[in-house]
Amino acid sequence: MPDFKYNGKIYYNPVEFAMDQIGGTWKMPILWRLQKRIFRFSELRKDIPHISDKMLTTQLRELEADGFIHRKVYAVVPPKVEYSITEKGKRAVPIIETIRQYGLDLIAEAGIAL
Amino acid sequence: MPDFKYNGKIYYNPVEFAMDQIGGTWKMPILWRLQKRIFRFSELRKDIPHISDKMLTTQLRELEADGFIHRKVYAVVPPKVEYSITEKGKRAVPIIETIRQYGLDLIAEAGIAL
DNA sequence: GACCAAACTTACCAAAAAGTAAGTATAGAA
DNA sequence: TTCTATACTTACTTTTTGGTAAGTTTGGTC
Repeated sequence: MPDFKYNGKIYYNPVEFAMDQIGGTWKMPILWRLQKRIFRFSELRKDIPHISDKMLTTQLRELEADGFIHRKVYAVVPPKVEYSITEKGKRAVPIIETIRQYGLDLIAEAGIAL
Repeated sequence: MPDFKYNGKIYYNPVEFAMDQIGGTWKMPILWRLQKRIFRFSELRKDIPHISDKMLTTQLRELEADGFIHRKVYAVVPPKVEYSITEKGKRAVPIIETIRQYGLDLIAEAGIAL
């Protein structure tokens, strides 16, 4: 597996590429929720603890640009915007579930109380 | 899933915890190699493109501290140090494989030439 | 006596990711 | 006329992560 480029950025391996698309602090929590139903911006903000407006906006925009979610704007005031998962986004869900379960295993193994 | 703490750091969900343990640019490439056989420090450095001495050292130390790998020092000059994977480390391998395969799928989907 | 090897350590720097806080637009409600 | 709601945007700062380059140790070799 040689290096490769995408959108001007160099990647060393497929894992790095995957993590660039769905990694970071907020992308999996967002996809995890949109897998279940459509959310409005403010619903996501309420449902995801600690996330700020700015982080929510930027992560939603990146997920949209990479084709994982769809953004639907209603021309009303105050604004209404709905976010839904795409087919590509749905394919990420089993990966997230795998990592999540592994995380739970590690937590149990480390004896962390929840 | 409430927040929880480990080694003074706060985590919001299991995915974040898992990625803190085996994520970052270098940990999976290292585990990926040690899964196959024992490596000396210099062998890893040669085998993993772009990694620097410093990054290799710090990532190996973190993986050791978290129980994923074992470090065996021979009291010779010049130094000889061997790294091997632990049982805990072996349990990470299927996760890495899953992410890797997903990354390959994304790369194909994006039409990236390798 | 200078040099070499392996596996580091140290000091410093740059880039990326994330966080904080404040501001914006606009229609309708009070 | 002031306030409220929603979905942002902007500016700035902090934290985290990663990178570069040089130095260290020590016994043996040339």
